[in-house]
Amino acid sequence: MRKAYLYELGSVITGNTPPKKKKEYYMNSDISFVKPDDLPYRQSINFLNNSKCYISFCAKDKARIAPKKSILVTCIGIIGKIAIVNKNEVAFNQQINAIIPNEKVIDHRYLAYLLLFNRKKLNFIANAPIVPIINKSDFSNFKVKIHDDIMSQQKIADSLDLASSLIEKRKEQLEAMDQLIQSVFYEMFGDPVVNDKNWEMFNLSNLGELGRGVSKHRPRNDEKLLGGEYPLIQTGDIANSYIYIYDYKSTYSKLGLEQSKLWRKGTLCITIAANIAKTGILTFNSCFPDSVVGFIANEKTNSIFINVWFSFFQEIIENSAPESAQKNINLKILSNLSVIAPPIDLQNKFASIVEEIEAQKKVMEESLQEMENNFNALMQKAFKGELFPE
DNA sequence: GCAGAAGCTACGAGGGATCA
DNA sequence: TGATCCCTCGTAGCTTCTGC
Repeated sequence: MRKAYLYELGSVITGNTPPKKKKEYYMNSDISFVKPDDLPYRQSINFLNNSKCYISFCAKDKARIAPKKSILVTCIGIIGKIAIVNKNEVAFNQQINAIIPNEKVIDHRYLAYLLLFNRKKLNFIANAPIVPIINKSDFSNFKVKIHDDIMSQQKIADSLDLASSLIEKRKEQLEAMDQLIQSVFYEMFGDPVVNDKNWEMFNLSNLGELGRGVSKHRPRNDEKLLGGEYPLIQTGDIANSYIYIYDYKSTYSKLGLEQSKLWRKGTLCITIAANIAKTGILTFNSCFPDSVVGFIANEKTNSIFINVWFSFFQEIIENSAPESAQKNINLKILSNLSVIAPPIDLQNKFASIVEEIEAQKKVMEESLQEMENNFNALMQKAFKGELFPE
């Protein structure tokens, strides 16, 4: 193995944004215009085909173009998102640097994995007080250790491709399971928006107990309140959950608990500020602030059923929320929501299907984590020269 | 081409109005 | 008078713009 600078492995180009004044640049969907959002962050180098922005051919001379097999690397903001260009050409913005590999020296897939492996080092050199930045010169002079012969590089890239494709498949399966829950709901209860199966309807407040989270003390983030043994969830924890909330980032002390309220495991949490009508079910006893409402189902319904019901209405509720600096809904709006109430046996049957799917998802998520760990271990071996020693 | 400024978004906290 | 509600504000982190 030998050390090499990136500029020795290919041409480095920085990105730009063609001026918006020339609106015609953006009117035709000729060339994908890639932004950092379009690049994957986890253990993947797969370029997302569906970038949301395009420019027309007439902007080509004003844009920076990376041809097929180029490697894109984010160099401002989130550093080290990496992807291989899988189209004939793409344009990319100034937060991204591209390297067009010299295929006589380096295999493009090998280079992409090598940069992924060196993500931590890239982040280290992007040390800046406000926004992390790697400029063109630092990027070009980034030193990496590479295998000398292309054959070894290709063998390593093949092995990592295989491991990476398994990870991608697992992610697709996880996404499919989320869709499956909605499909089962449709199958069993019809379209909840139009209620095409004519189920009896109730206001949400008639289907259980609704109550707002409590955070009486001011300031709310007083250090005395935090750091104890009582879980405290915020709207972000709920927005990031799907059916169940398994995690929390903050805790209340005894003093914190005294000025709040501990909600029981199984409570459905509904966000009412900033994130609107995002839901999740507590898997532990927890406190939450007054930007969250708790719902405890009565004998007419089931929390899991209500949780999935909200997934169909979240966007509708959010769009109807009065907006000032921040969107808000209140208890009254939630209480008056009209909810279908099929027979409880049917709802319970649905809930057990969802629980089964969730259990499978949990197993799959653990296996995904294990796959990612194995992938990292494989990269370590590969780029230390232990996988295919020369 | 670079890097600082400005803008945007997500999230949480502050605090006045209202209610019981 | 304390609790609750909800509108407004502040902050962090990131993205986009723009002037040099």
